[in-house]
Amino acid sequence: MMVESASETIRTTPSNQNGVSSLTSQSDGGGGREGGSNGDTNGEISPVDFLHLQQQHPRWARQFLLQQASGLNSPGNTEVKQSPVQVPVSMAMMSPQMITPQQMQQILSPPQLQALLQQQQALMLQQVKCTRRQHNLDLVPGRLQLGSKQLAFQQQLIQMQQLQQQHILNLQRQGLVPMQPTAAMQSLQQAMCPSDLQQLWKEVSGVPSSEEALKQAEGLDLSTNSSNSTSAYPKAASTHIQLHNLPNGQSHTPKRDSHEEHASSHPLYGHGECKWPGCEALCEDMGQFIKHLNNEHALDDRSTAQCRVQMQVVQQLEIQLAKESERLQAMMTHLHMRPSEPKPFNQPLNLASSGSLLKRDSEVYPEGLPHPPTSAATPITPLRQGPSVISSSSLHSHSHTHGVGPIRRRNSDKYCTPIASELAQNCEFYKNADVRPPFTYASLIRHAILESPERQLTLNEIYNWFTRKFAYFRRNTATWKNAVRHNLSLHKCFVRVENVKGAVWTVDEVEYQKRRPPKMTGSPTLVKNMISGLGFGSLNASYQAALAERSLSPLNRALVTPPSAASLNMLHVGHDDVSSTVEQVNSNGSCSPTLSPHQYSHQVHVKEEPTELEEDGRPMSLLAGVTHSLPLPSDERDLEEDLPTEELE
DNA sequence: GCGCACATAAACACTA
DNA sequence: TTAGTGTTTATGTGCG
Repeated sequence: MMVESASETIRTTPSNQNGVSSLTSQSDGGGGREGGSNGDTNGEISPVDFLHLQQQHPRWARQFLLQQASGLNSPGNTEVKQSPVQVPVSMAMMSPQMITPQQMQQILSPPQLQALLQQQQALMLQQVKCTRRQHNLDLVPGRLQLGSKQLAFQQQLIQMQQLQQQHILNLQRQGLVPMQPTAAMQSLQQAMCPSDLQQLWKEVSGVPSSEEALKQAEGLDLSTNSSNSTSAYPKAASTHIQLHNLPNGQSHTPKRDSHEEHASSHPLYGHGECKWPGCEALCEDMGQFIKHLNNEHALDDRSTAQCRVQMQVVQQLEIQLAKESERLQAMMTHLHMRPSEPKPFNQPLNLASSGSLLKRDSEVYPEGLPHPPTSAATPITPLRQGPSVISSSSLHSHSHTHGVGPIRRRNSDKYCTPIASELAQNCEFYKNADVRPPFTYASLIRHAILESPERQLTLNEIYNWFTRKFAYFRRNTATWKNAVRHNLSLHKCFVRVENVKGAVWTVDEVEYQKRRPPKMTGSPTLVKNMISGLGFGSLNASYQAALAERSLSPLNRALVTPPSAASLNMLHVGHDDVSSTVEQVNSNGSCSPTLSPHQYSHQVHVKEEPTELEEDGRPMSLLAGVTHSLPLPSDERDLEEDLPTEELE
């Protein structure tokens, strides 16, 4: 089919046999570090030794983990060294089925969280000792290490969880993840290249010798412990879940408690499908799912490896998050430290003091913090939908009309930056964040078509463009695809052309221009709006619509002084995906798109309509001219998109 | 209240 | 038969 599910689920059958050895080294290191840090291994096994031995005896390792986990919950093993920061025992011992990491974050202070995690680690290490005693295993170092790999894995999971939680806490403090920290991570998860994830899962799904190796594994035959395992397994899994919280806050381990597993939805179960990475088994109900979970995703090498990969995913996300945070910081610094920038035009972007949209914004973002897309084209749309603009979950939870389906949001689609600019500047953002692009389907389709080398696309190519460019369109495919088809058929500006290899869609620029409301430029109201604070949120729908889909008009440019150097510079940045056209800035600084609009409509003969076009309101030019603080018009591709050269005068 | 633009949903036909 | 494609209609929303 297509890439539509790329960001949602990595669907790979666990069949290939690629090893995951390359993935283990990292976790090993983490595990060893964690184990040592607790200083709780006195006289026991060093984490490093664990690792070696575990590689030699994976089966033992598994069993070891089972025992370890089972003992973890036993009452006799609560003797844990207290961390410097005391954590309520009830909290520390609370299973994740009872409280989610996010809830923990809310309940506990960061130091407490830290302490709690340390306690868990210490608990685990304590279990190593206990398990040894229980089984009276005269373990040579080599054997003792068998479980260490998974132990290290678990410990690294803890570490990862710590990092995630700390990072989320930081984000919360910054107001970036105000309501749903997990959503931010989920969004970031999408940020990871689907192919990377796919590859990772491919590598893992066929963990070498997952079952075969177990059968062939020599050494300890722990089959006698199978009964133990049977009873211990749930505990093991239960313990495991504590250590395996995904960045989005979900837990990756089945809840064995029948009460819980039936009482509430399972994080690994949704829409009748098993959400275990690489698995999309259909399960009619929770019971069936639990059964499936027990059968297919038991604590074995494969599952462990998959967890390990998930951990890699998390790490990647951490890296990505760090990068994005750094970028955000730089952007914030840029926006807030700039001296003597024209307030009236800068303020409204994110800190506007009026307008309903602003109010919404302030509800989402703390004052002073820019919204994810930091151009003037900062999407307004998502802000209406939920607390977090980059939150896919929130977006979904809020973006339903009639209980289902995306929210209707006509006005929010309107926005002041032309599509090319917005896409150019926030290409990565839209690619990764589950944010609906603030443009109409028609404009997006047009953009997709015009961006193509041949200025024509098949329907499927349009689909692909949507999914490639926007994380948002990697879900709810039926809805937006239907909308795309609907728009293609509905709007005259989209011309279907029978090609050798099928039908392709082209853009009739004339029709596209025709469909727009005329006479916007020069409107006193508009100018007033623009000048009086650039109130994006206060602009009425028509203006916003016009702003969103029109580009700079000559008249508007005439209203504006020559664009600042900064804004002019912006004209040439961020055209990674809209590079098919090039804008030229003439010597006096005015933007003069020298490219013929035929570039955008070569397939269809375009009849120039200077009158109509020159009347278009192009407030962005105004913005471009006066707001040198805003990373605005890199755009101006729309400028030429919508603006035939000859209309300059 | 009306018209417009838009989004969404759905039915239907056609075709590979 | 099915999925994809394309058309059309209906409905709701937000705005001027």
